[in-house]
Amino acid sequence: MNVGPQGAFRALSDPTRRSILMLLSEQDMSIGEVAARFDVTRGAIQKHLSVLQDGELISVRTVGRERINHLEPDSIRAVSEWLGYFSRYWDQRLTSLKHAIENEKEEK
Amino acid sequence: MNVGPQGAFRALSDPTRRSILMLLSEQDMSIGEVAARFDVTRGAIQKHLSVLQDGELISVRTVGRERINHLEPDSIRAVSEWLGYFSRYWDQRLTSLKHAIENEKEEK
DNA sequence: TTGACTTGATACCATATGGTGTTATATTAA
DNA sequence: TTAATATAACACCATATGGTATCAAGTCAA
Repeated sequence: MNVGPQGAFRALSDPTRRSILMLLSEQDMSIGEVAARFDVTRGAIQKHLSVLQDGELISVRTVGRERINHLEPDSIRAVSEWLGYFSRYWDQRLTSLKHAIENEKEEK
Repeated sequence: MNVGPQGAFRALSDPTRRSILMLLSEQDMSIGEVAARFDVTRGAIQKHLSVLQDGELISVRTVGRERINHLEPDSIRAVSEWLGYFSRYWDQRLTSLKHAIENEKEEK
């Protein structure tokens, strides 16, 4: 059974990491720049960025002594597409709702 | 910053739990029925189902001595919609790809 | 009623995780 | 060269997590 991209799911499970992704969707940032926006230490942010990199949600390039983190939305999209597996269920629910409304009308 | 439905993200981070969700998308099942499809003990499955319930990805109803687990796709949909935050980025990438292809044509 | 079945609850274990602090290395600028 | 900066690499800690085993309790059927 295909249960989707594990690394990406794991990376997305932490709220700080999701917050980092939102930051990186605005602009590329060095580790220090990301860390400056959180209350935790740079070391902690460094670990989060490693997890995001493992899940291929970001890529990193070295510029001088800085490491620039860049959003890679492909894996996020893969997660989104995996979740689409359940979309048929949503449609089903909407259909049920539609029927319920129609039946209500008929009763009037 | 809104970082999405934490409980649902956490529940989705484990491959066994995602596998359980896929099973439940086919039909409602008791704890024992779910456990029979995995190599781990019923206790472990019970814990997974609790996490899924905490994340509101499933609902549970008691029928006699059995507890029937039922998929609740609303939270999954909430996750999907949160990921949609990044969809603009996908479009951007597709636009870049489109431009690249067009430039390639012009070079020919 | 009695025994089999399904689940709940608890205690316990090993490992993963998020976090800190320190030290070392590499790069930049004065 | 030297001092400041940015990051890497560890060691370490507390807690969370996934898993097991065991036992108690509710439920069903003979």
